[in-house]
Amino acid sequence: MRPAPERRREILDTAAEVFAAQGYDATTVRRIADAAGLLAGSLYYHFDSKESMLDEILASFLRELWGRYDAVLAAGLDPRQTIEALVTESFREIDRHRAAVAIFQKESRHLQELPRFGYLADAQHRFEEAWLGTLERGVAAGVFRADLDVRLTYRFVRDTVWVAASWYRPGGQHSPEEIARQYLSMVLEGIAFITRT
Amino acid sequence: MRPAPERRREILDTAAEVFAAQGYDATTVRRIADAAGLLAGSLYYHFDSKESMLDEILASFLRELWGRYDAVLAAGLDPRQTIEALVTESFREIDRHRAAVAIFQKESRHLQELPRFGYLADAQHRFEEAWLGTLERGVAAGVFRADLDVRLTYRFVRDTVWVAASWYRPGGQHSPEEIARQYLSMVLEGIAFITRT
Amino acid sequence: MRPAPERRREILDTAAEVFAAQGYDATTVRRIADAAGLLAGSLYYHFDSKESMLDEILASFLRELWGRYDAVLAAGLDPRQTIEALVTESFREIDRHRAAVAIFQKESRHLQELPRFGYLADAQHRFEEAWLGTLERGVAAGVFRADLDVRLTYRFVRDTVWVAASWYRPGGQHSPEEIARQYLSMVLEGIAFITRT
Amino acid sequence: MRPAPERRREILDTAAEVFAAQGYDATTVRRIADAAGLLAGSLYYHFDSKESMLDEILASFLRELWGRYDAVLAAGLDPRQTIEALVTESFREIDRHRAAVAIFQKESRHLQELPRFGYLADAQHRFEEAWLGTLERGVAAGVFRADLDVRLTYRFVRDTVWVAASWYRPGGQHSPEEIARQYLSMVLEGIAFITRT
DNA sequence: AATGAATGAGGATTCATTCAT
DNA sequence: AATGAATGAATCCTCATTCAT
Repeated sequence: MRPAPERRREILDTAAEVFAAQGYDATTVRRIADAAGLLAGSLYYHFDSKESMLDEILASFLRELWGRYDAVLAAGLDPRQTIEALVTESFREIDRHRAAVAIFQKESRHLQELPRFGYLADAQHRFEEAWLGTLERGVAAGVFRADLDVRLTYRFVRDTVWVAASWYRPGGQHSPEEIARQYLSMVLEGIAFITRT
Repeated sequence: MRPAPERRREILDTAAEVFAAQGYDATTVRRIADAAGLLAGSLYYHFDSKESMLDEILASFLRELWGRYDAVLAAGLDPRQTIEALVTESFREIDRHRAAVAIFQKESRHLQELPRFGYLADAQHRFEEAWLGTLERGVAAGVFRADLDVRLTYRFVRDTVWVAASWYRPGGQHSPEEIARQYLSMVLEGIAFITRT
Repeated sequence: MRPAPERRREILDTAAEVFAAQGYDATTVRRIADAAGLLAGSLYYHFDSKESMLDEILASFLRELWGRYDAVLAAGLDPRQTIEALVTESFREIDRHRAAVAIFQKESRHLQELPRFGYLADAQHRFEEAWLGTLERGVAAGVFRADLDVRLTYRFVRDTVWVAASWYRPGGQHSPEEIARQYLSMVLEGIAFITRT
Repeated sequence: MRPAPERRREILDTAAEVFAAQGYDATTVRRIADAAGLLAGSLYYHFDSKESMLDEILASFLRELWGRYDAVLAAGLDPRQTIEALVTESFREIDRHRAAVAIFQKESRHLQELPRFGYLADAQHRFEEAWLGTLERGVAAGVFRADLDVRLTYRFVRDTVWVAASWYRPGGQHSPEEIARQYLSMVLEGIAFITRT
């Protein structure tokens, strides 16, 4: 009588994959249905609308992500450790929900206009708070460079991480932790070869 | 009395702006027409289709960009100077054609499937050649770190630059050259504060 | 200041050719304009509308045709001679205005619904009068077979003639008179070989 | 509960009727939908496009027709019997699928240009083979007149038969077989009254 | 006479969604 | 849970027509 939650998840994962590949607007419910092995109309037994599928994908991704982020932020780490932990958690999240991250990345900006997706704007603000705050504390503590525009730095770090969702494939040759390590090394120390004493 | 091409450009710039803001698929021709001050049907006096507007926007952006890139690559600079010049030209391009860059960034992946937009895939390959090649030469020459995955570095630098199109606003407080300088500084030397001797 | 009548004719002939080839509805004014060597909008200097081009083509064809038919019908010929003359005049008309005849043939039926083209229905009635009347007189006079349904015979003869417009090409190997002769021979004597005494 | 194909056929028959009455190009899908009792958009649940409706109408008509023709041609009849049988089958086909025949007659010529309707040209060639071949054998056998241009005769017979679709109404006073008999009598023996010994 | 740019109505088609079964 | 048929609104696009130049 009640919809099986596993089927929901299955369909939702399929939908996320298709949304990520084609873009939300370019995706028809029929394509999702085809990929999930049922007819378009049948999707409506499980979901209210195409939009609510998207909503569920994004909301559950953010819920999980903030779970991790909040744990990091509450751990009392120093700024550099915090940045390292946030980056690592981000790559783990990309590993777990690549499609959702890609959708978030691509569609966030224009979805924010819709009341239903107002929480995407909130998420952006919380991101900014978390990352920018950490960077500022780091600059104050002398562990991050003071000669750079912090906002620019913030965007740099943020984009650096999330854009990876557009090319990352789970099960590739690097684990998320390894990718995180390399990214962090680049971001923190730069790619130029320098003799350090 | 006035030469026609100006109107074309006008409309095309408008279209690019709307595509960048809403996404290509989510943009209706009516919206473009509204923004350009004519009726939807009238667009078809100037253009064959919505798709051919997109085509023209992307193709002319890439044409211009490659003009700049080729000049840089032909200038006989060393690897580090080449990277610096490429990044600077990229930010200048973002400054000139922010919308086109944003569209390229967002829609490239799924447009490549369409035969008409096959040249987008070609462009990716040429990018890779130019950037990756330069990085490899730099590693060989000892100016870039050898302990990083070069492909990862390539994606890092490339994405880091282009994603800027999604938040950059021309006429902001930093000139494209200033942004390029800060970006390069971050990418090359890292954001961590380090005592260098 | 006043439109040159020759240009009108030129355009009208072009239009007739295109209408005949593609069908009236499937023909765009742009195609006519292309074929006539001007821009679509410029047609409206010469004509009120696409429909009025069609009107002029059909009306002038019928005007000319009835001139010939009336002459035949007034000539006091016997039924067989009348049929022969009508057929011959018809093929001459096809020779002169193939396109107009083809259009008349193809579009007549559904154009009749439009008030403006009511005269097409009138023409059909006058045709019927002329041909059917002649056939009936011929049957009464014993020169045409009495064992056939006269209406069927009428349609047979009428169609036989006009359908030729769909394949006839002026300047082919047979003159219109020669084609008329052969058609008449078929219609009157049949295609079966029979020993007549 | 009811098998779907019936609805398809229903709609297709309606469409054929409208196409025949108004011409393919002049027919809007809305008119078909109105006549079939659903909304325009709903047609696309059953058919890909307006064009594919036309395609299906014409293709299935030709399929059936060639079934009958092939049976006749394989029956080993003499030329005169063959012509008689082909004509009779043609009128039966007109009786069964008047609309399809009328469409074929009216639209065939310009549809042939489209790749999708290339089979219409093929059909013309097979017609020519069948009819013209039979006539030539008849001339050689001395049962058809040798003093007429055979190609002209072919067109004469062919058109004479098919044009009937434009005025024929099923359920009229003559059965298709009766019409065939009269037509054959006219075509074979002519309409002129002649004393035969 | 003709052009170039535009209009506006209408056309085919798509697609999210509904609902009886 | 899912299907099959349909809805209706919206979308891209076409095209006859207009009109200032």
